Amino acid sequence: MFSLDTLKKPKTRKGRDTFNRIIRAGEKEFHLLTYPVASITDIAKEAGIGIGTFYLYFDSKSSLFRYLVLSYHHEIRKEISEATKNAKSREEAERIGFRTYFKYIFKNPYAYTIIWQSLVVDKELFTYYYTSFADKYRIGIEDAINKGEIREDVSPIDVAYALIGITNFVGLKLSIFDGPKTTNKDIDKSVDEAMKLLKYGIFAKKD
Amino acid sequence: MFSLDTLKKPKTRKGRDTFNRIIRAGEKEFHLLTYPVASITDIAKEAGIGIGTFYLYFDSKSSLFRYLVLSYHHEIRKEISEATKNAKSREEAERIGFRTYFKYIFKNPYAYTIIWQSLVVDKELFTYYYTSFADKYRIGIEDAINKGEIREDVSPIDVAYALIGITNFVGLKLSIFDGPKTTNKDIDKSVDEAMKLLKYGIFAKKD
DNA sequence: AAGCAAAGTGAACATCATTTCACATTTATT
DNA sequence: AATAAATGTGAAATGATGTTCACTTTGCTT
Repeated sequence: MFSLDTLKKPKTRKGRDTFNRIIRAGEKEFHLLTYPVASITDIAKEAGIGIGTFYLYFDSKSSLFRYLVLSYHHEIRKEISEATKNAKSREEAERIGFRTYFKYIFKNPYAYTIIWQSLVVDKELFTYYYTSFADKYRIGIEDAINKGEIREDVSPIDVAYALIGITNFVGLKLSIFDGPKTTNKDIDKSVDEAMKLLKYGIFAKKD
Repeated sequence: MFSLDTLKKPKTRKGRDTFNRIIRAGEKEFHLLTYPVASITDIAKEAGIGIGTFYLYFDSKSSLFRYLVLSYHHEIRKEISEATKNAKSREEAERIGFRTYFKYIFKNPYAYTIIWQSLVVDKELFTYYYTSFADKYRIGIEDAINKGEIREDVSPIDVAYALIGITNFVGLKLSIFDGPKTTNKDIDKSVDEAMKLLKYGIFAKKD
C-alpha cells in the first residue's frame, strides 16, 4: 500500500545525482516554506534543475512528499532496530531507542516538520506512519512483559502511544523550539529525564 | 501578539448567528479537507452564506484558522484550570487534567487536527500554542515540587513536554485512529494507564 | 414609515501553481 | 563513430482560488 517506489529510478551517475538533489531540495523547501507554499519551481531552483526534470523522477509534488515521509519512516525504524539489537534489557533498549531517535532528528533536521505535515498533506500516510510505528512498539512491550521486564498490569498499546508521545514532544522542544542551540549534552539530559519517568514515575514517594 | 480579536464583531442576533455558522463551517471543512484544500467557497457554502459575508467577519482564510486555534487554546486551558482548581493533590490534578483534556477533544472532534495543522499553516502560532502550554504546565510542576508532591530530581520543563506528549499521542489514538468507536470507558482506561505510568513507571520491580 | 446601520451577495479580477510536451543535450553501447 | 537510451529544459496550457467591490436586502430606531 505504501511503498518507496518512484515514477522512474535513475540509471546513471548523473541521474542519481539529480535525484538526490531533488530529495535534498524537497526536504529543505517543505521544511522552510511548508508543503502548500513550497512550489515545484522553488524546489527545482533549489536543486538547480529545470521544472521538467522534476517530473522525470516524480509524478507530482505530493509524490515527492510521500517519498520523503516513507524514507524517514524506513530509516528511523532501521536505525532504532539496529541500535537496540544487542541491548541487554528492555530498560537499556528504551534508553538507546530514545537516544537514537533524538540523534536522528538532529542529523535530519528537516524530517521532523515534514513527518508532522503529513497530517495535512496526506492523512492516510500520517495514520500509516504512526499506527505502524505504534504497533511495532506494542509488540516489543508485550515481549518485555512476557520476559518479566515490564509490569504485567500495563496496557501495551497505551504505553506504546505514551512513549511515542514523549519522544515526539521532547523532540519537538529540542529540535523545533530550542532548535540550533541544543547541544549533545541537552539531548543526553532529555534522555535521562525520560528514563527517570519510565523508571520511577514523577511523584514523590510518601515515607 | 496573538489575540482572539476579529475584523468585526457582529452586533445583532442575526450577525452573531452568521458568525457562529462561519466558525462551525470552518472547523468542519478544515478538519475534513485540510487547510490548503478547504476553500472559502466551501466554507461559505457549508455555512449557507455568500462569499462576501465571510469577509465581513474575517480578513482572510488564515485569519479564520488562527481564530479557531486560539479559541481552542483558550477553552482547553480554561476547562482544565477550572476542573483542577479544587484538586486535593498534584496526583489528582494530573488525573483530572488528563480526563478533561480527553473529554474536550471528544466534545470538539475537529479541534485536534486543526491545532496540529497549525504547524503547516502558521508555524509561529503552532510554537506559541505549545510553548505557552508547556510553560504553564512547567510552573504547575515546579509548585508541586516545592510542595514535595513531585520528586525534586526531575526537570520541570522536560516533564511538561513529556506529559503533553503523552496526552497528545494517546489522544491522537483515541480520537483520530480509533475515532468514533471510542467509548467513555476507553477514555477512562487510557486515563488510568497514563496515571499508572506517572505513578510507577513501566518497569517491573526486581525483588 | 422614513431613515440608517448592519448584514448579505456573487460575478469579476488578479494571481499563481501544477503539469505537459516538443525539443535539446548528454551519456552509454555497439 | 554511429546509434540508442537517458537525461534535461522551460514556455505555455490549464485550472484553481483568495479577495474585492458595487450593489441589495434586512431589521432596528425614532
